[in-house]
Amino acid sequence: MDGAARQELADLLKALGEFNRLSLVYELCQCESPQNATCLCDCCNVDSSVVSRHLKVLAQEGVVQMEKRGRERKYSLNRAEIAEKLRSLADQIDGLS
Amino acid sequence: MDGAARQELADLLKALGEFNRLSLVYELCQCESPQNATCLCDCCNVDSSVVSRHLKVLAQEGVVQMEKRGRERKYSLNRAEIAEKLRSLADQIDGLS
DNA sequence: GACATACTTGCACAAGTACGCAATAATCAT
DNA sequence: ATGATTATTGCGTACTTGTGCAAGTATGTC
Repeated sequence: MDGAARQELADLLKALGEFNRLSLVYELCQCESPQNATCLCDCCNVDSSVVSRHLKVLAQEGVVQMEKRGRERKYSLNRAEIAEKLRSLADQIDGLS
Repeated sequence: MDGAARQELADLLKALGEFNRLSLVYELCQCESPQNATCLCDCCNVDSSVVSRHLKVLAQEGVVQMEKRGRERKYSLNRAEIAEKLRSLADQIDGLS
């Protein structure tokens, strides 16, 4: 694994490694359909602007996907992609790869 | 998952989510036997004091284990424990749990 | 157009973090 | 004891980050 890939993985882990962002991820975990930011606000006790910024970080790191729909923006988890990256790291730590 | 557990997981991910710390983890991944700090210094281009602090963080989060041996301190990965936590998160994101 | 709704951005601020250097502590070798 | 080796800690610095508030943008409704 080269430096750039490692930096990317570190950035992903850092994105997940903040309480409110992780809360947003867990919230999205339990939603079948994409959720808008206002709905997601309910799971963390912070200003909506803060949620907006956290979602931006998660989107930049590929954790969530955004879709404009009218004046709303619907967010959904990139489940397979993120889970795969976490499992790959787990395998390396495990010594399974 | 309650708030405290979530915070703990976030702290673990944050510990892993820094380039040099992740490099240390990868380095330890490829070592059968516990390594001392000097050896681990080689994998990141920073002062030994910085490595020392990063190892302290990793130890606090349970990523590595430390064992004093003479004037050396041997570090090793808590492979199973960390891998399990990452897989558990992956499963939740996946929707497998 | 006027107003409401959904969300983002600019700004300021407090807190946290990564870093290098120098000093210190602890252990080993002679 | 003296000095070398291994690692940690104190300190200062530059940078990043999470946050709230206020203002701004974009879209929908009347």
